[in-house]
Amino acid sequence: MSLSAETTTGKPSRARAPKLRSSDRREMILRQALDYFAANGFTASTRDLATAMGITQSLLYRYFPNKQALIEAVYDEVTLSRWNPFWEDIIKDRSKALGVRLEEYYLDYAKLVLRHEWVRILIFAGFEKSGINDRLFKLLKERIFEPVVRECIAEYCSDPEAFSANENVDLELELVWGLHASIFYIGMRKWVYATTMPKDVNATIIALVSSFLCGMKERLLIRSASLAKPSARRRGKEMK
Amino acid sequence: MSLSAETTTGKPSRARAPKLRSSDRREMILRQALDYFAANGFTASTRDLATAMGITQSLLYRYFPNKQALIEAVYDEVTLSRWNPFWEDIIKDRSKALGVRLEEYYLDYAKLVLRHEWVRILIFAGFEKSGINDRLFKLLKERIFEPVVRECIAEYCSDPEAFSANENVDLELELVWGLHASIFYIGMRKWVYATTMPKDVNATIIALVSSFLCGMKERLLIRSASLAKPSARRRGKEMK
DNA sequence: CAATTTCGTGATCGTTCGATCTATATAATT
DNA sequence: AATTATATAGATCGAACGATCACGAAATTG
Repeated sequence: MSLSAETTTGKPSRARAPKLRSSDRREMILRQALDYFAANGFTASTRDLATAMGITQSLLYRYFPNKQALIEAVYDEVTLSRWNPFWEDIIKDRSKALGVRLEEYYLDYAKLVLRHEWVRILIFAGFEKSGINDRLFKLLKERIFEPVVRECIAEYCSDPEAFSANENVDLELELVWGLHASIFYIGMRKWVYATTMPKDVNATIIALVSSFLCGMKERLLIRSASLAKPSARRRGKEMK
Repeated sequence: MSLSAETTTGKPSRARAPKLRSSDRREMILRQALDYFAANGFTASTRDLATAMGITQSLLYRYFPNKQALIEAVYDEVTLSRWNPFWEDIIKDRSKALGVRLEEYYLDYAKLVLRHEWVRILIFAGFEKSGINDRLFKLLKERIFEPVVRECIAEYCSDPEAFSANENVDLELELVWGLHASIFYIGMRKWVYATTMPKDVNATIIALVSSFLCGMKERLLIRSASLAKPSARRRGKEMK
């Protein structure tokens, strides 16, 4: 009848948390804090967080010096451990058609975006501390966006080397930003706005990639052609 | 020598706020709260908010019953008063080329997105209260996205009526979501992530619209063609 | 089994928060 | 100039917050 969780005074009391090895407890706190912060924002209280994971609030401070340190550990966990280092290889693998490679990458990236922690933690972090996402965006730009532009140039330009050497690709990079945004925004519809989602996410991604390639091809063909004609170089170089 | 703002005790005191008509004060609070919440989030304290606008905290509660009411008033101010009812007309105006219309609309929408209140307040609101953006997204879908799809069909399909009547346009709608996302994300880069921006925003918008139309044209031409051939109807209808 | 170390709890401190209340200053009206 | 109405300030309340500490429970060790 009597629960071990109740003291002799009869006050309802939570069951004592089992004793874990220090490293295990830390990992458990980190994992659960990730879910909790993703769901409730970094402004959620440490008391509610501790209650949700069945420990006392003071225990948090044995493993993290303060709340901010816990938040930063959560952020690192999300951005570092969920980044797939093989994405770059997928994009660069010219044994497959460019469209297939991009579909493969973006379908995989979409999986990340459809989990609440990626979208929400990233945005929470951006709001809390501007600049915290700098490293992630550097990674995105160098490992994804710029390789995608290079592959598109290799695919659609008659003289890729000459094009890369002479032409400014700012706007091509922006088209890739746009594709990235289109995928990420699917996650935002779900995890920020709680509004309608595509009926078929995979089909949507494929359509977005296909549309992106169509636009990129058109741009690069035109620019590439004007590059080939020296008389039109000036216009080609400044084409927007 | 003595400032009227100092009491006889000599304690430094802020200048007393001038007495305003009730409606003026309310409007002033609303406008300044909008800026302050956009910059600091809805979790910012009412004390800091009041200090920033040069009044005492208790004065806020004469004009708004509680903090939540103030937040909702700010949200309504952002979403209702910044929506341009003529956007729909721009999109539907077939006296101009479709590309021109879309450029005009998205260049204007981008102005909104480049102001911090639109991007930040919308996202803050989504985090605070899921469903609060429902009305706005309904507006976006009915007044922008669906009209854009209709105009694209009218532009690129050989038999627009037959196409609209028989074909499912979910994925075409998703391409428009994608274009919207690409523009909105420019604002996110600035106001959420504080990361790099396009060197030339207008040129980027124009490139995004052009790329979108290219992809949409390709899709609709293919689907429209298969619609014309009854033997290929089934494949055309389920094309993704 | 006893000593020691490690882990978890409950009480509590100082601060900050949203919200309320009373008193005073100022503008509008007579 | 007297009166009335109301806009504003300042003090304060109870709750919730992050953080700290001494103590007790449970492993670990010899």
